[in-house]
Amino acid sequence: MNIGEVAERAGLPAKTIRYYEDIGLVKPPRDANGYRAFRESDLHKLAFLARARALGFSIEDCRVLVGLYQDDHRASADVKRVAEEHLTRIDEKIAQLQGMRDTLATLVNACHGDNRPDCPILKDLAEGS
Amino acid sequence: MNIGEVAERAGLPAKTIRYYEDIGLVKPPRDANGYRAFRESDLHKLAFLARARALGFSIEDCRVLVGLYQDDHRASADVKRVAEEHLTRIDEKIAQLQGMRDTLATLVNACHGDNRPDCPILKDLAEGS
DNA sequence: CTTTACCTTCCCATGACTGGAACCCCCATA
DNA sequence: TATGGGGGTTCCAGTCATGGGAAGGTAAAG
Repeated sequence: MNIGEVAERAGLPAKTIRYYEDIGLVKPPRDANGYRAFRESDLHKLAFLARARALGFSIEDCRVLVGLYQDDHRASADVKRVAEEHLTRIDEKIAQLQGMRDTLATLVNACHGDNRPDCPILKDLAEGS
Repeated sequence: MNIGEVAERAGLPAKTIRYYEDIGLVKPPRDANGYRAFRESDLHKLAFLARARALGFSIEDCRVLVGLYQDDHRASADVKRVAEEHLTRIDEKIAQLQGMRDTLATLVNACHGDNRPDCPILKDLAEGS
């Protein structure tokens, strides 16, 4: 399989796949012409990576998860720990964004949005709450 | 005022303030010794920037907001539009994270987290939902 | 044979900083 | 007067996970 087909099937840009090879996440062999020759197992791993990335796991998390996936003697606790830590980080991020959102929504609501200069949004930014 | 004091009072790292000067957000004059000599107005602007950044506005948004702030003839509608667009982006981000969070929470819940290898998290990543 | 589509490597850019090296400047103390 | 410490300065490189694009080799189609 060439990179184009793999990109299509794994749902990842070819650029990204090359990058994943660069950082050692996949190691496809090469054809005589220098083209990457992906095996089914490479495709499978890339699809795994695509899903993990879609859940927001960092590349380093992905590296760990792939390692665990390929380790028949893994403990599911190890997987769970990685996922829980990531979940915590996501929750923190959501809380932070929610805080911004609330403040911003209040300010936007308070702003007339007409052609006069008075603006509670700028007022808040200038003076602090 | 030297950069250290401004950093303290604006709540921004000195490095960040130098960066803001680099990209033209502030233009403090210099003392004879080459030190930046911040005026009250610079401090004020940096505090404004700190608050805008804390609300998640991009640097380019900040540039626009500062411009509007300094324009006595601004229309509050222009400010409101910038804020509304940012609000929309935040909402999208929150929705995306919330989606990840829900999937991840379900998977974490389903995982025993013991020393056996069976793991619904890895199963999901490997096979897709 | 030529076009077109694909593949290769390589380098640069993103956003918003952060870290560190190498150096200058000012004040206080031994 | 030397020295030490705590400012300040510039410049370069790195972060994260790609994306863009150039320059060139290769394969498939007409």
